[in-house]
Amino acid sequence: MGIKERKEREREEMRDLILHAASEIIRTEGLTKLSIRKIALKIDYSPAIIYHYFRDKDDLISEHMKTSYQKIIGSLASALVSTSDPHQKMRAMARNYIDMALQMPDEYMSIMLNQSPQILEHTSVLMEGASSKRQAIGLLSKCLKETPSPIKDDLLELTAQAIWTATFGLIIRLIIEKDLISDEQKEKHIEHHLRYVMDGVDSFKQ
Amino acid sequence: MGIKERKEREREEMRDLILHAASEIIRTEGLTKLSIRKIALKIDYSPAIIYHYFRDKDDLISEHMKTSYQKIIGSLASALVSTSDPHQKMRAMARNYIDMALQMPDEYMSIMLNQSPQILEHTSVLMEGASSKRQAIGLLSKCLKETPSPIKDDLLELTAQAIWTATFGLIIRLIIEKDLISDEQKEKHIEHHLRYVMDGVDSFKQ
DNA sequence: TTTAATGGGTAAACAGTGTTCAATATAATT
DNA sequence: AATTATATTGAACACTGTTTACCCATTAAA
Repeated sequence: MGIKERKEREREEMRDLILHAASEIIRTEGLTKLSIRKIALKIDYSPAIIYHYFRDKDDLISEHMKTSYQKIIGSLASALVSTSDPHQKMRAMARNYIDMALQMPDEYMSIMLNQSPQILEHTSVLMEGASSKRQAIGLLSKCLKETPSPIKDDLLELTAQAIWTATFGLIIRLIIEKDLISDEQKEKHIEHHLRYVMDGVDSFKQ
Repeated sequence: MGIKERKEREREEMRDLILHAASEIIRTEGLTKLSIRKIALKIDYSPAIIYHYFRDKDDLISEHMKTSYQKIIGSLASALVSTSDPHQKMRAMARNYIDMALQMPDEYMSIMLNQSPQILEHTSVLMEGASSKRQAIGLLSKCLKETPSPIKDDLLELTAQAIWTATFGLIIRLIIEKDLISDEQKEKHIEHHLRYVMDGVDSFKQ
């Protein structure tokens, strides 16, 4: 049955068409200016059709954010091969992550501050039990474990989470206050943060 | 001229009436559910009247946030008298601040994630030069200076800022993921964070 | 005391939003 | 060729923030 497959493919193409138009609007005008009618106008369809491919606007946005999120997570994995020293590896991971987030501030904010269960499923950090989806915490925990003087086992995940939330806080402030601070200051903050947070690990050595 | 004063007083009362209604709606239904028409309905006036007292909805929200912000900052100052030990003082400050933020999650998010210059003037943290308005960083720096083995002077403000952004990150995640984590877990995260961030100070002793 | 002006308050409208639904056109199946 | 399924639409609903012209009561000036 090739027809069913074609139909499915066409359906997927239509979803992509909608998502791509949405992505374009978000990129150029920002998430707040995104509207169903604007998407419809851009793809020369009636607004109603979008509801045949997405449950509602939130569903559409969720779908868009999922792909953006993978870009950010990718920046973590790429740092894993940079060096063999676990401490330096962690530093490189955090550094890559920060840089990537600052390169796509709108998307980062939208994703990481999103409260919808669909997105939280991927972005939650504090939740217990290492879900396979929470890649960031998983990678961080792994690095922490490889550290020469390792963290106590029961504090491993908790510490990874603390490092993550601390870094998250810095990133959000850097984005929000980006017009108030110079590049030089920004660099100072990042470097100090990395040193402060990464070296703070020592206080939990066994 | 008592008439002018009375007029001004009445005007202020009307502003308060509107702000109070708005506050009530935000508290019970959340910021997203706040609408001009809903405020008008609550105070038995027509929606248009609100535009005689506030430029637009953003102006109204800004005004509300200003007072909410003072509540949060107040929670810092109240911790200053709790103990004489600088380290414990800092801990108490952070703890008070976190609890206060979690008691008004919507307000905290709205204020601290706000990008409008009007509000950033009060909430900016990373900006250089200790503006008298950035009370949080000022108080933190002061505590850090009193620490038995003090931080190097040139790193004082930078460290206060790092502690602040780290705490900020934890709070935002706790708010966003509040439906995913139990109170017990929440407590664990806060306690670990305080220990991790506050004791990390040691690595910068002179 | 009459007149003019100030300003609080309102109804109605505008332009926009997300969403639903009955109707229609198109394609697939029988 | 008739029937079924599905893609698509226009129109409507119930909202939103905001503006406009107008009414009316109170104050200031004549």
